[in-house]
This record gives sequence, C-alpha cells and structure tokens, in this order.
Amino acid sequence: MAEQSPITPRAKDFPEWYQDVIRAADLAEPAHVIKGAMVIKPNGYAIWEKIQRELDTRFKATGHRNAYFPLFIPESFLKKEAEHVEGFSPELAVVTIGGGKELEERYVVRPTSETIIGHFFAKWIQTHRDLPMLINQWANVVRWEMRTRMFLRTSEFLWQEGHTAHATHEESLKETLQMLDVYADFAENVMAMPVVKGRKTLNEKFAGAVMSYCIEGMMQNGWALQAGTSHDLGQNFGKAFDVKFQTVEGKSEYVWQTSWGVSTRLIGGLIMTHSDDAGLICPPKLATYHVVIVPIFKNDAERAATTEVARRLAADLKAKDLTVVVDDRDERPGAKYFEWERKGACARIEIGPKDLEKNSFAFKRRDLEKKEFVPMSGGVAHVLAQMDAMQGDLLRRARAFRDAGTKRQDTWDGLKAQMEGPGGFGSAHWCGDGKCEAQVKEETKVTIRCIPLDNPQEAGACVRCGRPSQERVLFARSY
RNA sequence: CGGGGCGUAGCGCAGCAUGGCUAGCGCGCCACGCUUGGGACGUGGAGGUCGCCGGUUCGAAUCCGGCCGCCCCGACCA
Repeated sequence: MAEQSPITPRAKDFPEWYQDVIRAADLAEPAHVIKGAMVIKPNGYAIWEKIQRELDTRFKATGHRNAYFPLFIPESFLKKEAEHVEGFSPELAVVTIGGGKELEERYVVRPTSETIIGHFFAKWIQTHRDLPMLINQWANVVRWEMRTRMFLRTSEFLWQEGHTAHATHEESLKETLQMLDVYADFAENVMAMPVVKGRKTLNEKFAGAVMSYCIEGMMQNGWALQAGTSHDLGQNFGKAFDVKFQTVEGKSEYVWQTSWGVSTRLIGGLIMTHSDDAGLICPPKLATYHVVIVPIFKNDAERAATTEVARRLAADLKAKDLTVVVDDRDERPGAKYFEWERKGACARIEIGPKDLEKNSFAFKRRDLEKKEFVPMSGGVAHVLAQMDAMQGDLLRRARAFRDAGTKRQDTWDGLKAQMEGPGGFGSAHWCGDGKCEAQVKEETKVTIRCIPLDNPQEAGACVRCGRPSQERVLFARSY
C-alpha cells in the first residue's frame, strides 16, 4: 500500500523498468502534446548540465571554440551532398510557411549541421593559415522518428556537434580519433560507463562520411548503445560546399573535415548502465544529489538536536563541493530513504539520538547493501573517500558485466544462440562484405556495432559465409 | 507508413453493449491531530466544460458520424 508507483523489475520487463526509473527519479516525461518529444525535468537537466560542463572543458582543452549556427537550413544545402541528403531526408522536419507566407525556399530544421557549417567554412577559410578550424556547437536537432524512447530516441534532442576543417587528411583523421578518445575517456572516467572504441562498417557509417568511429557501451539487458560518434568526412563536404584553401605552395585544395557528437542519449546510457530495481544510480561525478541527511527523532527536543547536527555536517560536506540535502520534512524516515534511492542520491546519512550519544552517524551508499556507522570526527573524509570509491566501483562493476557479456563466437549457431539468449557482444569474424552483414541483420536483428580499434589481427572465417577474415567484429542488438 | 490500443480529477482506472437524477474509486494533494532508526494512521477537505465538433433524444461520459491527439508493435535512426 505504501509504495506509490512501483518500479518494474529489470528481469520482468527491461523497457518498462527504464521508463519507470526515469519517472521515479523525476528526470523527464513524454511531452505528450508533441509527438515523440520529451520534457527534460530539472533532475534530468542537471545531469545534462554536468555532462556539458565536463565535455566543454575537454573540448576547450583540445583547442576548440564554441559557436552557434542557425536552426533552419535551406533545403538546397542538404541536397549538395548526395549521400547526406539520402540518409537524412526520411527524417526531416521542413518549414514551408514563415510569417504567414509560403517560403520561396523551404527550410529544413537541422538534423545535424554539416551543410550549413560547410557553407560558412567556405566563407571563413581562405588560406592554410586559417586552418585548422576547430568549432563546436551546443544545440538541439530534430529528426522525425517513428519509434521513440525517452533520452534514447526522441524527435528533438540536445547534443553537441564538433566541426573541424584541416589542411591534410592525416590531420583530420588525427582529429577524428582524438575526439573519439575524448569521448571514451569521458564515458569511462566521468560516467563510469565502459565503452569499446571502434570503426563503423560502411552500412552503419554517417551519411556523407568517409569513415565513422564510435564508442559502444553495453546496457544491462545486453543491448549495445552507440554513445558517441566521430566522423572522418574526408573532402566530401569540402567539395559540396567549395571549401578551398590556398596551400603553402600556392595551390588551391579542398579542406579535410571532421564532425563528432554526443547527445542527451548519454543520460539513457547512464541509466541503463548503473541503475537497479530501486531506481536511479548515478556516479558521483554526475550526480545531482551526493548526500542526503535524514534526522531521526521521537520528539521535538530530539528533532531540534539531530537537525542541528545534520545541518552542521551538511555545511562541512558542502564546503567540499558536495551537493547535500538535509531532509527534515515531516515524513517517516523509511519513506525518505525510498524516495532518495529512487532519485539516485549517492549516499544517505542518518543522524538519530543514538548517533548523538556516540558522536557518529549512519552511512549508506546507494550502490551497496550495507549500512555502516562512522565516527563524526573523520566523517567528512570518509564521505569523500566513499564518493571516490563509488565512482571507481561503478566503473569496475559495469566493466565486469560488459566483459562477461562479450563472448567469442566462431560459429553462426553459436552467435545466434548468444543473440537469441543472453545477448551481449558477440565477437566474431566477418568477411567485410556488406551483404553478409545485411543478411545477419535480416535474420537476427543483430548488427555489427563496430570493428574495435587496435583489433588483434588473426586469420579466421566469416561467421556467416565462411570466407577468410583477418579480424573479429562486435555483433549485438542495439538501440 | 502498415497493425493494435487509448483519450473521464495531478496520476492510474471504473462507469459506456442495456442513455436517466448530484459522475465514482485508488494513489497523490491541502488542513488538523497522532507519529518518525526502511514505504504509518485517523478525521475533515479541495479538485472534472467525461479529447474536440456535429447529430439522434425530453435527456448523452454512454448511441451515431466526423475530426484531433498520444502510446505500443513492425521497416529507418544519436
């Protein structure tokens, strides 16, 4: 009776569990009045803000500068790169009327900004001295989706898109891989989400790119999540938008470009990597609430005493840059515990009459079962140490899960059995033929997530057709 | 775009095949009391143009017609 809207257990229905966690933690809700759209609520947006701050710092540290380009893109721009328009046209929102009048040229609501940025790069870049051009944009984009899932796929989403131009392919490729490393480092060290860095197959690459690279994570249901992409655009957009520069030798050449992005989808990945049946679990580096302190009392005198100590401890913790809430609402303690667990507070501290006597407090980490009693004297240090420990433990646990879910498969039957059963990553040989890849997808809904970078080269036979192969790729169901 | 479902209080639903008086229930919300070391309880209370438009009828949440919207399942995607 006490429980309001229970969270569906993961084992029973994973997608339902996912929605429940988002609702229980008050991260977001479907907009309902707009098809496929969502409202990111303060608890969810706070996570995005931390993601932004961390990434933005890393982008700046690698020499990039932020800029902002228009939301609307002339439809003709999209059409300048053949593969690009073909890839995106099914999911475009198009503006046909402005100010009550039919537009002379229709505007596309950006699904991504390569084209409009290409247009401006052409104006901004004249000589090799203007290169490299290193730009990032924080923006919203719209892709008209049939199938929506909160954070993972909505018709409008928030993201960051880096766009750079270089004098040589060597340089642009280096940039592409550098940003992939930035993403991977961020995913693991901030989100505590282990990822595989890899190269996309030609079927899976970005429309208009020469080669796409990605980081892939494994969610708790064994599905893969593409958490970030970095594209080597070659000279495709340079040629489409006539982005030329004069070389040192005085010759005119097209620039070599890259683009790379991560989106609010990361929040979905965060949820599906760490959370449990009790609700959200968030690594301290991204958590909205680090510590919640609940005073325990039986009468007004105890209330005053425990609340006073709770406030003092809260102040000490806040001084160490932790986000702390003293929950002194007139509710039963148990109800508060469940609420903060749902919302993903990293730790809970209880301070009751017995603690005042012993000059200690009760400490419970969100990701661990046990509750421990900590002397008030070293209390702050203990909490700080536990935040670090939790950050590390979450990554270790997620990595162990990912590794256990990654299996070498040398036969088609073996791979199929894994994909139809527990899922996870199937590491298997592939001949490199897109037809084989398509066949696999047709039969099992499984796709090649990536060809891991630094892949060991070994002789083998394609798991589908038996033709010779030099390396293994990762197969998985994906979002 | 094909298949299915739904629209009644903030949320979840009942009521509707057989029209009828003042439209119910659970949770949540507000007030007061009592409680507070893992989801308490009592009493009182607020809250609805029944998705929209039209029709049938003395009378429509309920029957008929149209429209709109959203969700879920399939082909595409960060």
